[in-house]
Amino acid sequence: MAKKRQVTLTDIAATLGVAPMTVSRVVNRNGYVSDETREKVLQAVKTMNYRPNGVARNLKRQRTETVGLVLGDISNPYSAELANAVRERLWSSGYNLFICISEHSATEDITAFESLVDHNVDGIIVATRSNEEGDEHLRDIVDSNMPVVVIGRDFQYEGVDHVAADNLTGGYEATQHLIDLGHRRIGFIGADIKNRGSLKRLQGYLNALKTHDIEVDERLVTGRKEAISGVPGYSTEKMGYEGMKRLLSLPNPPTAVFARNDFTAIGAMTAIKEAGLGIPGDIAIVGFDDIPMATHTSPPLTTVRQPMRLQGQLAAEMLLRRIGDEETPERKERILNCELIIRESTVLPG
Amino acid sequence: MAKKRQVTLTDIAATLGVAPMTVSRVVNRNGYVSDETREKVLQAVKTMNYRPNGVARNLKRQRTETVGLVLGDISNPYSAELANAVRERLWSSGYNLFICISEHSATEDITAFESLVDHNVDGIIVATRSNEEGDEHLRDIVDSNMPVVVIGRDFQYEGVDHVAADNLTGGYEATQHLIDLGHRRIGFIGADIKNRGSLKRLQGYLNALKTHDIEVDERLVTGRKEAISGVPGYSTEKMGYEGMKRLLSLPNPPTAVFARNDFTAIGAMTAIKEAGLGIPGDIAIVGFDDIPMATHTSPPLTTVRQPMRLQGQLAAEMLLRRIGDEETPERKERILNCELIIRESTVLPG
DNA sequence: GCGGAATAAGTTAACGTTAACTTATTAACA
DNA sequence: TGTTAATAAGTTAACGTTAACTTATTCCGC
Repeated sequence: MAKKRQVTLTDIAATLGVAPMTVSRVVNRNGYVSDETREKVLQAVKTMNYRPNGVARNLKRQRTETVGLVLGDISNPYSAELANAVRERLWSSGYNLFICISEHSATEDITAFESLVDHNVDGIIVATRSNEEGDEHLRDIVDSNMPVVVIGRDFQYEGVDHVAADNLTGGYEATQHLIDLGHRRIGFIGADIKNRGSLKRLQGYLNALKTHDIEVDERLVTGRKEAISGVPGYSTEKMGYEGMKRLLSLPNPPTAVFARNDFTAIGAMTAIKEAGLGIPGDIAIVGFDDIPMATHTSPPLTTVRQPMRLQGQLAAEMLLRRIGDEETPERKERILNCELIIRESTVLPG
Repeated sequence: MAKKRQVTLTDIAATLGVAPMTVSRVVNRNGYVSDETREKVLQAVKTMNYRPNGVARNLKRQRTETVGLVLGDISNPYSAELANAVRERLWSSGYNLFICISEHSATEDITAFESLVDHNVDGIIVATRSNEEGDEHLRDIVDSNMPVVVIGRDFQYEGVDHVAADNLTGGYEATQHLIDLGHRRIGFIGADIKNRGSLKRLQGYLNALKTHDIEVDERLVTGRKEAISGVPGYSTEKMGYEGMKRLLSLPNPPTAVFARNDFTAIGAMTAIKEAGLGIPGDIAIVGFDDIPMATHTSPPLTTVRQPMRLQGQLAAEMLLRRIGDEETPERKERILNCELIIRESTVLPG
């Protein structure tokens, strides 16, 4: 189970009859070493396959120049773009990024957090959905002085910065767009109506209906019920496909649908087509996120563009501020505007 | 820059007048501690916000129960599925997974490897494209006894297991399928023909043409040239869109196209439609990977299914074998079959 | 009552590295 | 010639934890 004992810096030093600090100076290109001694050390390093023990180094230095990012649904291109934005911003400041996945449960959240804390990362960015147990662990972690920033997670805690897209307004505007086009029977695919409290997009949809005195028909809201662990879960194209089929089987199907994200919308589109119906002629559809794929659907998808790169960049900057500051900075919150992108899934060209 | 000094186990012990080992026993639920002492320790742990220093612990224990996974193009759902398969298999054996991204360059490869090694992960799975500098670093890492498994990377080294999909046969069969349908002008989108040596799918395409005495028209092979660092790079839907437009502008455009992956194929489909052409009536198209989205395109995409989950699972198992074994096991290589999945982008229904 | 095992600690030293400091010598400049 | 700075090391001890071992007491079974 345990790895074979590795050659240590002290072994090299003993072999060459120099001090371990001399070997360290050569390896880290730090301080003064004569050319002759340097060559001898480098040769021994190569010959004896010495690799520095990063854990020992981290213990002594109390820094790792590594940041952790906890993601939920990595199959959604949203996650990829977020991760890349975070990574690029951190890289430019000399930090490495470790990504952990927490997809289904509070347990996965906690494991991811603990694992990163165990490795003494210099800070953590959390981009998974909120759940009570995970939040409690996050609070503990923050209380022990770990810099933390959350993205799109409904977690309010002094000392934790918060970046999110304005999902509430985004959901409202998506629904408003359909209402402006004359739709009154508007479905929502991707969540159970019970999740309105934690899903701002669903709440925005409901708000728009209410503003226009359109009665909410709960049968038009379809999605997976809460999982056992209390995490609402993520929405996939499969859910879109099945949810759309469910809506189409209603006695009075919707004429328009707002899907929780683009992935879900794309699945719904397939179900519409398989039923021999036209988009948007028979059913108009709006997604959310504006993933690259949204321009390649048939027809191209109307969607709400979420500023993924900006979220990632801001979160990284906020975290760097926390890492760099001796005092815990006051909490910052940025709610970023989304943008309705109208394409041909709701409006015919010309 | 340095984090505030954290409460240590020794601080707790001093405060309570017990030995540090006693605190350790309570925290780690190990050994014998009286109920009275346990309560006192737990109370102090909470009051003083003590968190174990994982780095110190890892240094002493020489194990982290963490594995690193280096991924290239995480925006491709292939990566998500691979990561999830790896994660699930490792989780069931008590290991955590840290994912690093290395997308564009050997430098990113090296940084990812070094960062993981620095944290003394128990092993590394590498799923990025091969490049000489990265390979050299990998060899060094392996020589210092780090267990390593590669996925889909053309890297042969004693002590490193290899899992891959049979891209050569997959590319051959995709092209064969188009030839069987009567196509003789078949394009390839996603890479420059110079990359044939490192891109098995491209080589398979060329092999199939050769088998059928179909002359290779280099103008029909289109994609990004090698990046500066020598890494061919990854293929996106954008490349598919632009590549298809390039092929359509030829005096004698292809009647069929094999795209390097599904993402690329989806982009090409958009270009075909924008040109007012039909799929497969005017141009047939085959992708590669069979990502979930492939069934939702319009028309559904013919593709070569890559066994992503099985690759991830096998790689994880191979790595666990290496981690668990005192001796370095002999090298294992598994090349997994792909499967041609015929949908409506090449063959009309009925 | 005796012996062995369990309980409940404490002690020792190690894990591998480096920040901070000390010592000695040499070179440069006024 | 004297002073200061640079060069080239070596020494000390710390980072925070735990594996392995020791010591003392109590409990249980024969």
